[in-house]
Amino acid sequence: MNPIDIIKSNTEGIISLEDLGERLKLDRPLKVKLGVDPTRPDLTFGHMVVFNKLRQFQDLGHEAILIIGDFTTWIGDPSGRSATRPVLTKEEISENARTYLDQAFKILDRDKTTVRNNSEWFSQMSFQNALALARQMTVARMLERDDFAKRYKDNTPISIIEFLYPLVQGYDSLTIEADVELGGTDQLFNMLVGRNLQKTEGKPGQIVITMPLLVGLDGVKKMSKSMDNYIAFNDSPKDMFGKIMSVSDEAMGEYYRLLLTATDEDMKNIQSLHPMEAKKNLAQKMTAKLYDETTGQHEREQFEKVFSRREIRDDMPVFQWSDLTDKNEDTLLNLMAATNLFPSKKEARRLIQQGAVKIEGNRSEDPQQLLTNQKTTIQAGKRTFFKILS
RNA sequence: GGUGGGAUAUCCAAGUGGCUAAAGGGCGCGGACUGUAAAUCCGUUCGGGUAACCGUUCGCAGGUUCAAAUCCUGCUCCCACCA
Repeated sequence: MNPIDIIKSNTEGIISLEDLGERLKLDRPLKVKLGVDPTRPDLTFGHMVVFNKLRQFQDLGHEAILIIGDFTTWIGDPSGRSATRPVLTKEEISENARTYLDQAFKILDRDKTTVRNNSEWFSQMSFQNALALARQMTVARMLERDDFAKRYKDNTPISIIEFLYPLVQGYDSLTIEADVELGGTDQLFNMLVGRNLQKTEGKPGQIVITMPLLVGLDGVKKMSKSMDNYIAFNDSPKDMFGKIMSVSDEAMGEYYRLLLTATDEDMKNIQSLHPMEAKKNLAQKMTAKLYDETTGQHEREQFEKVFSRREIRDDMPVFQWSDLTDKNEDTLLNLMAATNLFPSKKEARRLIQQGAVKIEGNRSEDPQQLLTNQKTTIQAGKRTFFKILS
């Protein structure tokens, strides 16, 4: 594929394609900007969509500039409805930023990535300059933005600082002289502000590339931490594989395209497979992408063992009897509670009473059932297993 | 500055003195079915206890009462409208 087709693939929109063509003709590495706010320590597969695109740029010889929004995070972005998001300390922010980068480099090429903190320029900025920046924007234009318009109409609060955010983000672009900015479709407005700011300053406006938002595990809403429908870079291989398997068939194609940058050609092959087979492949590849081939392979084997053949995982937490109780004989409930594998003792009791617990494959619905000190394997629900050794 | 409205568990949301650990819905969890898909049905969803029962919870702090999420006082925060 030629460069421009690679860049275009799987995007939602490019503003504008003509500009992009022109810029590529300059025959120099382009500065491709991606802004991330280190509000939370984990990256999700939703982030990966954009990182993948950035990686494609790197592979084409361009320079990735990762902007860590440490300054903006420090102020506390009240975006959305929760007006009072807890403000993080500087330590928390830099810690988040650090783990963020560790994860980001699972996708990005570290050698071709420049990391900048936006506190570099914002912490120095005078209020006068900040106001000058604010002059660039009108309330009416802000209200053109869909979510603002909607919230305004619904009497949902909009903080002034939210109005300032697009400008702040745009100023980042201006400062680093971005040629291209990447973001989810929800970032379109903000990125256009950057483009306009650059033009106002007599500079070439950045090309804005929007990526589709990855649908979350519920299959409806976009993947996000606040919806709790996400898969994280840091999920254990077991959870990662399992979560991907629970993705709906409808969403699976999207996952292939956006997470594995599958081409139309690839998609034909994928669609010829049984959906379950295709999904296992997806889960294996994603696990391999974030861990390694062996891990991906191993998880697939474990999955097939547990769910297709109804057997027990090879690897599971192991406890010594003496770690769980002092007695020679104790109840199922007490032993389960002592593993700390369950949120509370009540929860463990509920699982037993609901018929979710099997001892050596035999269901037990009696929390008070007595077990003696010997090797035992216990299964609680579909995905929790542990072993007790005497 | 004025007027009105609001704060309930993970989320939305009922509840205006006892029968309320708190209706209903969502999410989640478990079971059946199955491809840990979708759809459907059933159960469950603060903590401790085998149980009887006990503890903690309805923005915060006090108070009235045999008894409060519900009444009173003060405080904090949020929202809208008018200016």
